[in-house]
Amino acid sequence: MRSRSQVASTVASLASVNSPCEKCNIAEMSLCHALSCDDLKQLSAISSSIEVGKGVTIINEQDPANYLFNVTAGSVKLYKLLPDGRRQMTGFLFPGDFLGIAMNDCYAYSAESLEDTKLCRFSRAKLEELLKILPHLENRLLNMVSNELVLAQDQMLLLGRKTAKEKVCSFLLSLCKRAPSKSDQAQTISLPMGRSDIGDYLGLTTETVSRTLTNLKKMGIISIPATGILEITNMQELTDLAEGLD
Amino acid sequence: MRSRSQVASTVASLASVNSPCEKCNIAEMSLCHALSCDDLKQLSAISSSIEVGKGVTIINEQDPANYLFNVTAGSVKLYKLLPDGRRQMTGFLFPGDFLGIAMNDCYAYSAESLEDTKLCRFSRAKLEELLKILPHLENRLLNMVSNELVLAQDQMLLLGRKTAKEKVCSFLLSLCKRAPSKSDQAQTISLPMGRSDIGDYLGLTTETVSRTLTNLKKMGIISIPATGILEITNMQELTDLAEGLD
DNA sequence: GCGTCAAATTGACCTACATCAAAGACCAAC
DNA sequence: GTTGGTCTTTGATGTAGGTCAATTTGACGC
Repeated sequence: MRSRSQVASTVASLASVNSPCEKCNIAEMSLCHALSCDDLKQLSAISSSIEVGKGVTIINEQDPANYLFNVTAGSVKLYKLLPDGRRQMTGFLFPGDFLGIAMNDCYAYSAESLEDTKLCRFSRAKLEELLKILPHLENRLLNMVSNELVLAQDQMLLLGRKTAKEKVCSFLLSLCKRAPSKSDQAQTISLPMGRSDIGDYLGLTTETVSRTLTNLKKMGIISIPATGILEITNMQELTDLAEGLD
Repeated sequence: MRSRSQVASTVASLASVNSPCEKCNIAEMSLCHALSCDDLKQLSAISSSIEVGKGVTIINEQDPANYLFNVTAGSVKLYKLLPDGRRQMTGFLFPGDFLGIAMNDCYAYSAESLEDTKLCRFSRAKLEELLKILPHLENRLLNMVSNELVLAQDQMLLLGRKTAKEKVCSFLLSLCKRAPSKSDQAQTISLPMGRSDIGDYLGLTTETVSRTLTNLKKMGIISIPATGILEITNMQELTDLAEGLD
């Protein structure tokens, strides 16, 4: 129940270049998936590529939702704030993920980059025009949003009913599934976010996250070879702990 | 952190009758919204009407997701369970709301009626066929799912960062906005769910919900004229409490 | 009206996690 | 490699809300 302050540069005018979707290396996991070559050209025409450094605000909750974004490299955190500064992370995004969901034409959350990040930006108005003539695209979007909804419901279960240890274990497992591992081992995950970001994602404090991680280290379930890198050394035990099977 | 047991009859084979969408009185708020008369006939052809009593399981988490439903009367609770029985409500549904979201072709949550309830049932396979030829329908579905996602993110903020009092006040406000009031006064809301349902929705225990409600009564912010009916007597104060503005 | 049973309320006590505070560890700049 | 700042870890203590248990209230059938 503490108030937080977060200093970060805001994107007044994001540097943007037109870059053809054809060159995009993550098309198979993003919005563009399942589009024909011709369709892709049309999508390409209304998109531009954006690069930001670490800690840059990409969108602000309540601002008019003029753009949608697709993460193509790096990572992003999404969050909502209460008037007194309490913060809830609503998600971490990695290449292929999508952001810009709106309510009443305003963004429903703020977004900030966690590291050097590339995004593909679409004008909402133009994308909606395009949706009318590309049914595949609308279907793709529906699938992506439905998936996000299912994940959001999993997160409700976590926030409402899991213990601190279960929360942290579940979080590590979800990263393991979704995040791109920088090593080739599936058990090594990159943690581009800080402890307090993790706390605000799990409904815990920084201190509790830290204590829980050292606990898991002592139990031999994880190890942290370097800052920002975490290795899972006992996947079975981690999975059991995440569901309270102990 | 308690284990729960819930006894309720399961729908082995739901009674269903074909009923034309033309007669449906909630079309303007449901899936069918924004469909032309012709389109409506096509949707009607793949839907059937279902009536259930109180406490009937409509869908089970993990079952194959063969159907989608639209609530046309009554109310429904959605929930997920942990292996040890801990439960998290993911939503309460009222006429116009939609259920049946799936992950890997299985339902992502269980659903149970809170009172006598009518639903409109669609075969998923047939609906997907129809989506291909009715772009309006897919657009409608996308809007509905996007809205649900925004609400889910609000609920994350509630579960992760609000106090018990803020949770209960936020809950009452959201019901006030969404639920059909049986009286004509906007401040009178119907509470078809029990205290433990509310607790499982807010990440609290039955006892804490009860205590918080009596607290609000003593503060003169609400009154409970009859079981299942709640009246908001100080809307401004309730709104402030919901956001922690005190 | 009366008995039964489930749900809601209230009270006493406890604990998981928050809060407060003080070291360490990391890292970027010079 | 020293310095300043931020982030993480660790420890000591506090508390919101959970747990356990006992009434009370309400709904329904007879």
